[in-house]
Amino acid sequence: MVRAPCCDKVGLKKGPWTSEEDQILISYIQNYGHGNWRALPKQAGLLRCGKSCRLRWTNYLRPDIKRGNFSREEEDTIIKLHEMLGNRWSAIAAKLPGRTDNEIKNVWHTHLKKRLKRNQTNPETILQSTNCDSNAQSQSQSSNFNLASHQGFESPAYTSTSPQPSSSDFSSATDASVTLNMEPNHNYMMSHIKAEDMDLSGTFPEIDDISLWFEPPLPENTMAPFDLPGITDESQAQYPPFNSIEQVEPGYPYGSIIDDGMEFWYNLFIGAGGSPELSEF
DNA sequence: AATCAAGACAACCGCATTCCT
DNA sequence: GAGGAATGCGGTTGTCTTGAT
Repeated sequence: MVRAPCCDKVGLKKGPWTSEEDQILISYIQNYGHGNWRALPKQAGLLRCGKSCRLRWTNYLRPDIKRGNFSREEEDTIIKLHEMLGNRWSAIAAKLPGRTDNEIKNVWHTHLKKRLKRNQTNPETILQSTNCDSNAQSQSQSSNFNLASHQGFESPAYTSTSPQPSSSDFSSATDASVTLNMEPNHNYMMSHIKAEDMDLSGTFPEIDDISLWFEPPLPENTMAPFDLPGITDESQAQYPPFNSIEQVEPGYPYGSIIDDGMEFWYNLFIGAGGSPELSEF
């Protein structure tokens, strides 16, 4: 099948938008909406392709966009979400009201990657201000956790649509969202999990309600009495000595493991009836 | 003051997915 | 169900700004 070009590019303008173009686009959308992006520029009198108009609107002109620098809390939220979701910028943006996927992606590449790298190379500098920092440390360090070499871990199982990652992929955490699935014999397998499969809607705190993620760590290897819906006592007994488990959403708890003094978090997939089960994503 | 490099961010491109007929 | 259009998404690039020399 031959893909038609997204728009007739002959005579269409590219590059930065002018304030005049912005005004035209804003006033048109305010008056008529944006039902059809492809037809919009022609009807609005813009020499742009619909795709460009949509991007300009969604990333810059939308009235609900929050401009300005990211707060420390927002940055920590992005780090945490990236840990869980990988490079699913739109999913991350959905949890940060007023921020766009493009903006978050840029912040990640320009600020947060460096911050994590800095934290990894100089861990003493991390625990200076808040619990957020301490959590960011554990999150960033968990990116370098070598699961394959960890006792009891087997090689990751990937779907046919998921590219087999190189060893560096485990340390880059660019697609770090993994599920730690349990078998009764304590062989653990990871598999990729798609954000949409997790149905994360409404599961994350607002920016000002972030304490869930940044509680102080529990004492090392304390097996708490996990009172989690969907997990039976029997299945709990099959778990490794998680430091703690937190229920973000029914059926999708997160467990932390203390390893060599560092804390690592994993998604725990719980099957029907409360039994851990292997699954292909 | 001029030049260069690096950083930051807006915008583009192409593929994937969804929608519609 | 097939084909094509529309839209969404993530990676990448281009451009502008800022700081160092």
